[in-house]
Amino acid sequence: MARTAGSDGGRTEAAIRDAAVQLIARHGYEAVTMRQMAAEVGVQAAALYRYFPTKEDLLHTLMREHMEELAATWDAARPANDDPVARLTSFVANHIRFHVERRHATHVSNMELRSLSRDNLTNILKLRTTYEKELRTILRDGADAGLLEVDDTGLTAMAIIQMITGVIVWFRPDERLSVDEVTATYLAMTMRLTGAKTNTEDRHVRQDAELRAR
Amino acid sequence: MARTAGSDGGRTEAAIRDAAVQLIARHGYEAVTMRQMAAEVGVQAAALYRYFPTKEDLLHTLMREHMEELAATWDAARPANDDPVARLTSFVANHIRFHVERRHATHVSNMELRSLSRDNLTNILKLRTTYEKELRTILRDGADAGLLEVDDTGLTAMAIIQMITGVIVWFRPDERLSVDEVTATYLAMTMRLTGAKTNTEDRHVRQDAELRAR
DNA sequence: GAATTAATTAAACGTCCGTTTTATTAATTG
DNA sequence: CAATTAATAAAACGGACGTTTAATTAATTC
Repeated sequence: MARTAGSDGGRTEAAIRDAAVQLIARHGYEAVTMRQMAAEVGVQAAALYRYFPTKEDLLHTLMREHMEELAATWDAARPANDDPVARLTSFVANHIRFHVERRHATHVSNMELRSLSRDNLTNILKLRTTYEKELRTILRDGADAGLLEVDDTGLTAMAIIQMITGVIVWFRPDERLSVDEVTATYLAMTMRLTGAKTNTEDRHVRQDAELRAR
Repeated sequence: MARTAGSDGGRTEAAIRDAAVQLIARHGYEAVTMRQMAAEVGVQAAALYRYFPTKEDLLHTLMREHMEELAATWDAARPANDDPVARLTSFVANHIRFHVERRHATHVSNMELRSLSRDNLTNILKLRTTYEKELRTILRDGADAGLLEVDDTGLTAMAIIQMITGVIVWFRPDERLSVDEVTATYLAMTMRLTGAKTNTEDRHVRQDAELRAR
């Protein structure tokens, strides 16, 4: 056997990425074999090497593109408005929606860092740090303007990111709550956590506008 | 070669546990081999089978004991006082201290669930759920007494747990902040997040007492 | 329609894995 | 000090792993 009827490089590569994300998210990178991923796609393991030079390179590609998409989504969602509270609202809403829509890819990006080589790890961490810096800047601006109560910008940023990323651990799209309901609750918690100075009605108006814009 | 001079079962078993926690936390369960762990202890791989019947059983033992210790620590720290805000304070302070002191074991317990068999997984999840229920009860009692503002008990509990467990991701004991300083900041964030009804001075008094008691 | 390029299979390579078996020595017991 | 038990080493087992090589067929190009 050799090239199969109807085979197409583009489609095969996309299928490999999908299979890899699903399998690695469920079983972990080290536990998943090239043969398993190939079987999911419906090809032999050797065929994967036409698209990715090594197993680790496949992992690194998945993580890099996930982080680049996250940055791009935030760039597109970032409000023209420079009010720190509005920016914080947009950041949290965008973050939750992005991660809930990509539960499996997020799991891979968060759990498999230790399987990367030094260079690949540095690469991914740089993207992550750049993204997290956005939140720190918002918190610092808000604190400077007297609109937020933030004891320690770095700690608060980490606390918020862990809180809102953690949604993917328990959230299932087909259960009790919708993404918008979850986002609203987490926004309320974030605003209280940061002591955001804005009356309740204003905040609700802004949140609703934020959610409708998506 | 055979039994070595000065060999002792108790010491060897403890050394295996330590080596396993360190190596699995750093490289992941699937990536660590029985031979690596044995080398860290200074024995051959076959010697591990005198203490643990399989690799997975070793993992499960580490996780089970970690969860049992967590429950025991909370039982000991639980305040006689039934004020929900005081209980929340104790819960957060105990949780952070416990996890910071056991960074590696916590990493193992949080990251390697997917490597467990059905039965072992069920076992660990039961322990985890029981522990998390403690926090939900505190939040519900606080909300019922009008002392906390909690929109959704389940969501708030998950948010708080992810926030305070996330400390181990970035905290390094030899850096800028002490455990007590980090705990104080996270307690302040928790109190704001739950809209705890208590004036600042009272809260500080209680937090200080909490910290001094450890 | 021949030549070229793209996509894939089949088979193999050397290595490492979790685990078992067997033998051997150290420590303890009576 | 003989008998027993505890703790280990050494070697092997079958299987799976990531990856490479070579051959083969489908699609495209000229």
